[in-house]
Amino acid sequence: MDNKNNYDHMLFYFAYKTFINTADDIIKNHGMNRQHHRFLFFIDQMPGITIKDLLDTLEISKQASHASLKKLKEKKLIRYVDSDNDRRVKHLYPTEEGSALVHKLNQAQNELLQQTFEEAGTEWHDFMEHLASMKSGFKNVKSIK
Amino acid sequence: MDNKNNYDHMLFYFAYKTFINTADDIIKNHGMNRQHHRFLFFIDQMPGITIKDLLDTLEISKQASHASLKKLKEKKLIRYVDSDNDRRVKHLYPTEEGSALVHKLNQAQNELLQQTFEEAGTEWHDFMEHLASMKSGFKNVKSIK
DNA sequence: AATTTAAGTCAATATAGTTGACCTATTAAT
DNA sequence: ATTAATAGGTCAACTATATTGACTTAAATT
Repeated sequence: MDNKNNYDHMLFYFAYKTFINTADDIIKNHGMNRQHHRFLFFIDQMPGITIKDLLDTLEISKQASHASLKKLKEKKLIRYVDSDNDRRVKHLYPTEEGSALVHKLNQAQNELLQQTFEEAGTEWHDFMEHLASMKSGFKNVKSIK
Repeated sequence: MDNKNNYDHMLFYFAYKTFINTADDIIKNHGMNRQHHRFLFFIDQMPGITIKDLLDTLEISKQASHASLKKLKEKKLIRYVDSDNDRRVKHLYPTEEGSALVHKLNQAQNELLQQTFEEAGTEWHDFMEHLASMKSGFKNVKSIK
């Protein structure tokens, strides 16, 4: 059972890789990177979130976010709205274009997860193994199950 | 249901973060990093794997692995064994110390997964949500479920 | 009035990778 | 027998995604 758990480690590793790479490829084709997607995703899901709360949520530093948020703003994919009650605070919203883009970017991941549910069911092991199997490196690993 | 799938994105993001950070903290205390753990983990799981197969499995370049493998060898956590049939090839094995270390490193992750199974069951959503909830940022996200 | 908070920005550093180039040794192909 | 390809090792330059520290401005809190 110790060995079974170690297999779970690899399921997690490869399944997550499948999941994340599915978006990476598409993001790249749209001239953006994983971080832009992540910010845009969270801002779209939590419209009106403050910069501080976004950084707390993602557990990254202000400095690490700076360039990407600036670029998203310049590309008019997000907009900053000053808070009424606290004028230090800025709320982040996706623009129409930003929302459209992130929905397009999410679609491949949505389809991946939906298809996995349909083909592998909702049991954690089955679900993760199905995702992991899409990574070529995983074939080397199956034997040790 | 589009929204439900977007919630899954975040489950995956935060659950994986919980999983990986659980090991990171301990690795750091042992003077190693995530990459060392990963190499040591795979070599321990697939003793005798060649360098090429290891790199193919992890989908990284020879150059990216170089420093870490060298350090693992120098620290006597892994050893290189020349192949009998093909003298170009080297097989990687964990040493006793290497195996002991990686088992110790894995233990926290094993316990995390085991406890999650016990407390949340084997349904993908429940399992992942349980893991994700351990990240403080996730509380901001729950409301949009 | 002093302190704290939110946000913006600069610089230096770390890490985890990438590609390209070049080398040795060995094996496989023609 | 010569040429190709493969496995491995190493150097250099580069990219990205982060970090911490320091400093600024403006506004809110104590």
